[in-house]
Amino acid sequence: MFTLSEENYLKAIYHLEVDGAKGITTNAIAKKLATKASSVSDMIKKLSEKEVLIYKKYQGVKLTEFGVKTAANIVRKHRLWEVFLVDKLNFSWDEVHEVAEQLEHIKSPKLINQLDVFLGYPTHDPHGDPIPDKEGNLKTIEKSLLSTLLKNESGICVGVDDSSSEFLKFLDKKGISLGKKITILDKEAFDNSLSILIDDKKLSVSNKIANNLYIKKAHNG
Amino acid sequence: MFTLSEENYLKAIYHLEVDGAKGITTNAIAKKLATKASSVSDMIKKLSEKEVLIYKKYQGVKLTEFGVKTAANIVRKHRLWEVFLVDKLNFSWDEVHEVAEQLEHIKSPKLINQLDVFLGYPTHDPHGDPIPDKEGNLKTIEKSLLSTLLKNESGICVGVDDSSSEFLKFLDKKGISLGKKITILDKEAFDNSLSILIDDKKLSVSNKIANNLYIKKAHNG
DNA sequence: ATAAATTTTTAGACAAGTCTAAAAATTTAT
DNA sequence: ATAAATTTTTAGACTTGTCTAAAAATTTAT
Repeated sequence: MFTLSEENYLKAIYHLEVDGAKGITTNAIAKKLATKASSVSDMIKKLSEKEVLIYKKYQGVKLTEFGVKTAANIVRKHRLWEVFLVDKLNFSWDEVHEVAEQLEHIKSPKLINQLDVFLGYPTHDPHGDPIPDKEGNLKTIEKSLLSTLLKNESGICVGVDDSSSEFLKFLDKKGISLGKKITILDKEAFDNSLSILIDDKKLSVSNKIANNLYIKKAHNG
Repeated sequence: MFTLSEENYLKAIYHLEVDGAKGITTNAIAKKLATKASSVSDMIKKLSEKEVLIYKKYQGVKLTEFGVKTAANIVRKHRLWEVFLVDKLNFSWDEVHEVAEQLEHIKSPKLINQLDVFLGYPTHDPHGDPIPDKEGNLKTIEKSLLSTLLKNESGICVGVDDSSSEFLKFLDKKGISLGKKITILDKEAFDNSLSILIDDKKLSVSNKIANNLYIKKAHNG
């Protein structure tokens, strides 16, 4: 069994690994968790004793198989709860993270199992992030940043990179949401802004937006 | 804002008050929470400073208006979550308490508000206990212990006094559940056991059972 | 009214998790 | 290869909540 704090460390390390970070060092973890290196140092020792990770000094940590499974289960809970909040309790996608941060620590295998059933076995959370299955496996889908699409290409909006409340609210205001079809009408070389077609309306989006929106490319333009 | 521990003390004291305990003393609280008097002593000081209760030495504690409201809100959350688990996630009534003990501490006014809506504004939890409203008010219904009914009287099963898993499972086995109509066929003076009619079947129940089941009396026998 | 029993509080310790400041280890630069 | 910069760990402190054991306060009994 893991404490709240241990779970948060595990999750942070897991996210760093999934995001492909190379050296997951004491400092990197401290930064991710907005804590101090000395605190991380203590916790690494503890987690290492609990055999969820292996630490090589100055090299960084690596989750063991057990560690990955444990962390994935926390992420699974987090994302299932997010789906619940949006689908059943009418939360908007920018409101769910904070609450899910609390709910993810509830300990009851039956609860999460039944929640999964109740929600219809969702595979992705409201931000398009994949929900790990019971074994901790992630189903990754082919997705590209909007900014990488070429003129006249199109696809379906399937996720966000930045899921800050500010960005999500901004997308709401622009009428951009998951599942929407987006077609690149034009690319502006000067500032890398795009002219896109969404819901049969023309919209201009900045490069910053285009670098934070994931698209599943359509097989024809 | 209250810590997990503070919330548990508040809830325990609230339950003692609702159950009509006279002197809610250091020792009484310690017993309720299976902790030591010295720990309670410390916590009473803390809660007193936070103005959720008033303590008169050797007399016991009394929740302030603010304290009652705060505690009732925790109980409200607990019971709403229990309804959720039973109604939506197919938990049985003997499985919900432990999970609700965790869920009741989740902090999000919107969450509990929307949960209430989603569940259709339930007034009672799966054990028949009333769910405090947003202001902390309890709607108490007229109910009597089954043991107090007279021969030929009948009523609807509306709650349990003991909601231990063992008792609830036992009721399941006997086919007794909330909402069922029960008629007293006979009372045995020797051991105070009852012969009752439920679902058109005759059943014998011990005095111990009869002292733990609440009935809403029917206006005719 | 005083002794006995009980209840409550205090004092000091411990565990978890955090922090600051300093020391130690390692890496990078010259 | 040595110095400089960086990273990491250690040492000691603090907070929350708990405990045991002893002291103090209060109530009950005689």
